[in-house]
Amino acid sequence: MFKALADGTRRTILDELTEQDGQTLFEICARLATKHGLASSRQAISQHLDALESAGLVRTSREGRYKFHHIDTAPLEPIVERWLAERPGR
Amino acid sequence: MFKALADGTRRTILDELTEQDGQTLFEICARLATKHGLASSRQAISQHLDALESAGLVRTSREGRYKFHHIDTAPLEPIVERWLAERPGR
DNA sequence: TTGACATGCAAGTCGTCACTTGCCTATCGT
DNA sequence: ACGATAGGCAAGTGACGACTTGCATGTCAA
Repeated sequence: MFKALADGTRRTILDELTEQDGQTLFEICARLATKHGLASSRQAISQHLDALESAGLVRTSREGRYKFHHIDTAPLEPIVERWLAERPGR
Repeated sequence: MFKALADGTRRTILDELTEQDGQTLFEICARLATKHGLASSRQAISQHLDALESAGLVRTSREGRYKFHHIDTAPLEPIVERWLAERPGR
């Protein structure tokens, strides 16, 4: 999961899904290109989405030929807690 | 910074520094080997510490021939916030 | 001052990762 | 049915990352 976050393009994808959840692969490609200036290929984005899904950060739902991608921030929550648990004031 | 967290050994180092802050390189080496079962060389740990320091997660202080490593969790805090900022109830 | 201790530097190796390339499957509209 | 759209699979390439190896620097105790 930390490895999934290690790539800047994947973090931008999470940004994009935070702004508008449930996008398809092509929608994400288009918005990354226009809004974020990233010129990544469809296959590259697809592989990034696979990585994010394997990490549990993205869940997918199929409807016909469309596959919608939803962000899931649950795996992120233990991150900060992990290294601040034994410190006072938390 | 996310790349610094992508490595499991580095995350274990942060765990160790959370448990006992201000350790030297050799102390970290010893405790990783005994408590966490990691058989990493001194040089490997040293390079991991460099990576963590570059990421701002570790700060160092020198005293004579000893170099103490202190964890700094400040860079971790924006992580979760980044992708939950615009969602309700947060 | 000399040897042991704690750390630093740099080149090289090997595996992994991001990306491409090429082709394939599936679904929808007409 | 046929073309167009949305997505999937897999091999190959180039670069980066983790680790090793070997030596060098700096510090302290005796």
